[in-house]
Amino acid sequence: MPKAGLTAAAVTEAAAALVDEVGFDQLGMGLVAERLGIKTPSLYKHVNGQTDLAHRIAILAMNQCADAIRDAIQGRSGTEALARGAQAMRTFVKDHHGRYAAANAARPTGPGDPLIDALNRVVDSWAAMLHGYRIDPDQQIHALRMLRTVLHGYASLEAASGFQFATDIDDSFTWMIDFIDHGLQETTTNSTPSHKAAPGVTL
Amino acid sequence: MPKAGLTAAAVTEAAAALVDEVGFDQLGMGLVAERLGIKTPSLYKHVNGQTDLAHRIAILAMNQCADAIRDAIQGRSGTEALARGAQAMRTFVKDHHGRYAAANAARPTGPGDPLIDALNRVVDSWAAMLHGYRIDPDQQIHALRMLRTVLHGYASLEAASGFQFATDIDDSFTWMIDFIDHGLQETTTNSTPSHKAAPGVTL
DNA sequence: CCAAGTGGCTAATGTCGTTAGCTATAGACT
DNA sequence: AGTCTATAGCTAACGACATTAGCCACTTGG
Repeated sequence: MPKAGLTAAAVTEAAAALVDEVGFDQLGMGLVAERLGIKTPSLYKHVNGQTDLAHRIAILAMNQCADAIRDAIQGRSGTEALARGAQAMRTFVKDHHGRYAAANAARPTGPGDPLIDALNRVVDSWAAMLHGYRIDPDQQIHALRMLRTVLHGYASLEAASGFQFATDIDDSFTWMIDFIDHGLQETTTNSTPSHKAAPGVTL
Repeated sequence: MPKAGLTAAAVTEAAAALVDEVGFDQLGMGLVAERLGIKTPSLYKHVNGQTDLAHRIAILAMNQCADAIRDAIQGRSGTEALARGAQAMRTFVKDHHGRYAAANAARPTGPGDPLIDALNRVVDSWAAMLHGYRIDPDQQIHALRMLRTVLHGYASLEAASGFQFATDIDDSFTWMIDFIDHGLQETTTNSTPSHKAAPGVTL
């Protein structure tokens, strides 16, 4: 394949950087092309239109997010893993709200879509954060969904600058994670201690 | 004012019904006009463009959401208010995911924007759900933000059909609300019993 | 019955995503 | 080296859509 020029990955990263600056709703082929120093139609040699580009940004974002959490909880477990993983996800979203918005807007195109793998990687990261809490297997899925809900909810609100006038958002976040940590330790007082990771596909 | 025809409110409600069906991202002046039996440019006699229309949908949605919660928790308090209010919000979002998406996308245009009042009504509804839990005043803002985070997060995920293959979402939701209820009752074991509602403006 | 204001329409404009077709250059092959 | 082929990028053109300008008709108030 001659003509080094650009690649789909390079276009995607440029577009991701763009939406992190101007917001996902401002994504436009013209802006991306301008940033790459080429004309708009040339983008179509690398990407199948704006929808495809947004889809690629979403995959990139979810993989990066999963990486960030994985790195943050390396070797830790329980309370510490929860706190560090939650913070990692939060800072990732704060620094890359455009990517994250793209990921939220994206829908898998069908089975085999790499987006599904990326999403599952994130879910696995969350599941890993729940390791160390000896949660009743029947309740693991609920705990996982709660974790997802809380992390997504907070990130989403913060990305949309939903907490407008507040200065002590950090305090609220750590308070909330503490709250969940305490609750999860209570939950442990139940039945069998077998704690296996929740399967990625079940969400 | 002659010519009964249409009003801004009627256009807004038609558009809100539309986005609930086709999704907020599919909102277009053409579709709204078609639904009202008029041509596209005629909409501009009632609404200042698509942005304004989306903004009006957001205000409508937040007011309706606040109404739904208020009706659900009438006279209740504590655990019961939390459970009923949360369910009310959830079903509202499930039935009106388009409106809700519009509300999330909307940004207040400035001070005096009716959208701010509508948002504050919702926050007040959430604050009302926390009445009856004797929460340390210093922690009220954190608890309120957590509640907001959880409800928004869940609603947002469900609206975007984020919980794809799961059939037991209802169980997870009630489990989560139970989890929070228990945690809030623990939190009560602290200091002074004075519990005033959090002010609406502080978010 | 007349005057005025307003809702709706058609026509036109600008923006933006997308497609079609051309050109030049970078690598492959002899 | 010389030629052939594939392709990255470009210009031109199209289509969808939001928006604006200007016109007409009907409804209301006197």
